[in-house]
Amino acid sequence: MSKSASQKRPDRAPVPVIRSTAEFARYVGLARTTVSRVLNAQPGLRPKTIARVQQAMERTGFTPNAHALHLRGKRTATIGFCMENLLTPTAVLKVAGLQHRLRERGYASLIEILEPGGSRRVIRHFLSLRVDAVVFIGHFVEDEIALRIRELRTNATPHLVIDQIGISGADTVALDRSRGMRELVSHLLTLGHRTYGLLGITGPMRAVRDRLVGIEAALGSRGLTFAGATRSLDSLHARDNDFEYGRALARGFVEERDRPTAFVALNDEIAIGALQALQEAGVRVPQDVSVAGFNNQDICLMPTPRLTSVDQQIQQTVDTAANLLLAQIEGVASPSPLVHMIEPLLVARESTGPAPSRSRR
Amino acid sequence: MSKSASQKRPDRAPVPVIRSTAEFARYVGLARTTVSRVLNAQPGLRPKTIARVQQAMERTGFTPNAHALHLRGKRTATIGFCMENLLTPTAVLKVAGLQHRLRERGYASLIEILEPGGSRRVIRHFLSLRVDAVVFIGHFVEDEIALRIRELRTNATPHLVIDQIGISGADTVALDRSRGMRELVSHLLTLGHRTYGLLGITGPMRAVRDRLVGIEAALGSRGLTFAGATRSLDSLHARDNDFEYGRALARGFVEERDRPTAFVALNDEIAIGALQALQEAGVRVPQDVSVAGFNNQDICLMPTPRLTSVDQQIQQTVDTAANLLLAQIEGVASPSPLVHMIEPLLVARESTGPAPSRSRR
DNA sequence: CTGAAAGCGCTTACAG
DNA sequence: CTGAAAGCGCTTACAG
Repeated sequence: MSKSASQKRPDRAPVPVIRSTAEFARYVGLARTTVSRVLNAQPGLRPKTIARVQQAMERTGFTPNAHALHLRGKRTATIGFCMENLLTPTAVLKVAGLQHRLRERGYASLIEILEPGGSRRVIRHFLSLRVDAVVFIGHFVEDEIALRIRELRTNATPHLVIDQIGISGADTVALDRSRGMRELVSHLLTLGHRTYGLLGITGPMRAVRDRLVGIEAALGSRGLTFAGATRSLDSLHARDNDFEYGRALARGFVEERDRPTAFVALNDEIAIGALQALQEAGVRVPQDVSVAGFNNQDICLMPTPRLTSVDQQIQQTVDTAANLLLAQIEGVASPSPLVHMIEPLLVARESTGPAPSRSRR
Repeated sequence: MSKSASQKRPDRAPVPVIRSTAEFARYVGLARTTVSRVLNAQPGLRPKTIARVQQAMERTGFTPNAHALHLRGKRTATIGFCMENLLTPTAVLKVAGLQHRLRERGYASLIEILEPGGSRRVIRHFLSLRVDAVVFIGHFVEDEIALRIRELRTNATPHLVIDQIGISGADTVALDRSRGMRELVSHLLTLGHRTYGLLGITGPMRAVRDRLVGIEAALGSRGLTFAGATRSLDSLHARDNDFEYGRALARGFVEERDRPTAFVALNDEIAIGALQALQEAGVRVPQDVSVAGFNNQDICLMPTPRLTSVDQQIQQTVDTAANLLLAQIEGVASPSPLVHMIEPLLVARESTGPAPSRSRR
């Protein structure tokens, strides 16, 4: 294949594919040592020699083998990312942001998706490549990741967990979801809402449990109980497409007497689906009911009314993560692992408003 | 740092951080050769010896240095991805899909964002790491990428361009945007629309020009001219957030006499923004005007009415790309570069309907 | 500037 | 099973 590629430009002498400094030195007609000194910009070389080497580099496209350098101990300046998936927009924003910050410092990024049961292989691969650090972004099987963290510690390889709280022994950066829910529900309580429909906030995951804790705390501060003030129909519907899931959940509530006056969703997609279904059923938002999402993605601006949501403060997450990681890599990390909670920001828009007067009750 | 990590588990003997087979062999009390044979699952070893090595691997977390293997000629099984950004959902779907296909075949992924002027550094880094192939996804500065392709060819490194047509000398997979627009406009012509508002379809980029060609072809087949049947207000508004951009563009058209009856947008976000602004101004969709997007992202299902759009057929793009890439890597590639056009799929939904009767004219 | 040598971590072929 | 050796591609210290 290389031959056919060079044959395409018969206007020049054929350029050989060069794969080592030895070959390259022979090609330029210099000693390997000299070539190496030019490549590493060492002093005491004649400008003419430097130019000769550079021109040959240009012509042949020769690049020194990084593996030989890393064997000699040069650090790889590579970070391994373990992602839950690349389909969650907020997770992608986090890798993208972190990658950007690390790239400024000269680091490259290896990105792998971690399937359940597949983390061992991925981490061993990262370790065999001698990455400078490993970052986990997303929510994984807790026991499995805990084992991986142990391995990374045994290997003295810096590591960081983003999003998932509860992995012991690892520096962690995570959104304070409990606090986010508490602030959102407090906002709705202040608007007079006393009954809440929960949309998709179900399951045993820590990230869900934290939210329920936040909701309960907000309700409790006004003398309401979680059981008395909230309702959920999650188990009645399959969660496939979040938008359709939100529609289905909301439709379940529409016909109910004693319909909640406020709906709080797991994420923005579910909230927007619910909002649409409510509007289609003739329920006015926010006059009849209020609807709120979570994550504050761009799509919050799409519906009319625009969606109230809880912002993840991704930039702050990224900055915190980058600083922790660089501190670890540069060896100035704090001795014991720390959990850094990011404070979410409530963004109130037109989809939440005063509770309707209680004519129904 | 390694010390503090192992001190945390005083219940076991401290585990040293082992970085080479030599150290490891000393630790297990075997010869380097023997350890190596166990690691490579060679025959003729006593089960007891194998167990001894494996237990020590488990305990120490030792992983052979991949750089030493690659120095000896083992291929890296790594693909370098050059992305325009990680903020375009369709581009992320493509990397994610391609990564998945390649991972099944044992390849890891290095992902870099290419900033204008920064491609040389990134490609040299990929080459120095001896990646098995390089993939470009997105739209880049044409001359710059053309130079990079030349370098990759000189280096005999397989490479593939996804999305951007017109880079000579490279296998290319791209959506046939011209055809997509032709089909969309034909659909609208059949519905009786004779005047078109173009939303954000401006600029010198090939991807835009192709669309205009497609629009013109569709119009021409019904005896209409591009100049006569289309209007654009793009230059009057800054494109910041696509959703707001769409709103602004649509508002500009609302007050016009001779308002177009159909609107065709650069992407789904702009179309949805436009749709909202039209509805807020009391224009009914699709009774008064039709609106169509491009890309057929999930958000097309969010507005009421749901958005007609042109699907990128991402799965097909990914499959084609994976096959081309693997063929190149395995050396069975066709001798000359090929451009593979992916046929888009028109997805008609409720946002497009029959043109209103021409009472206004 | 050249040239020979050492060593990074690994596998492999060879003699014991 | 052990042990010594060669070689992958590189840099560096050294003598010329």
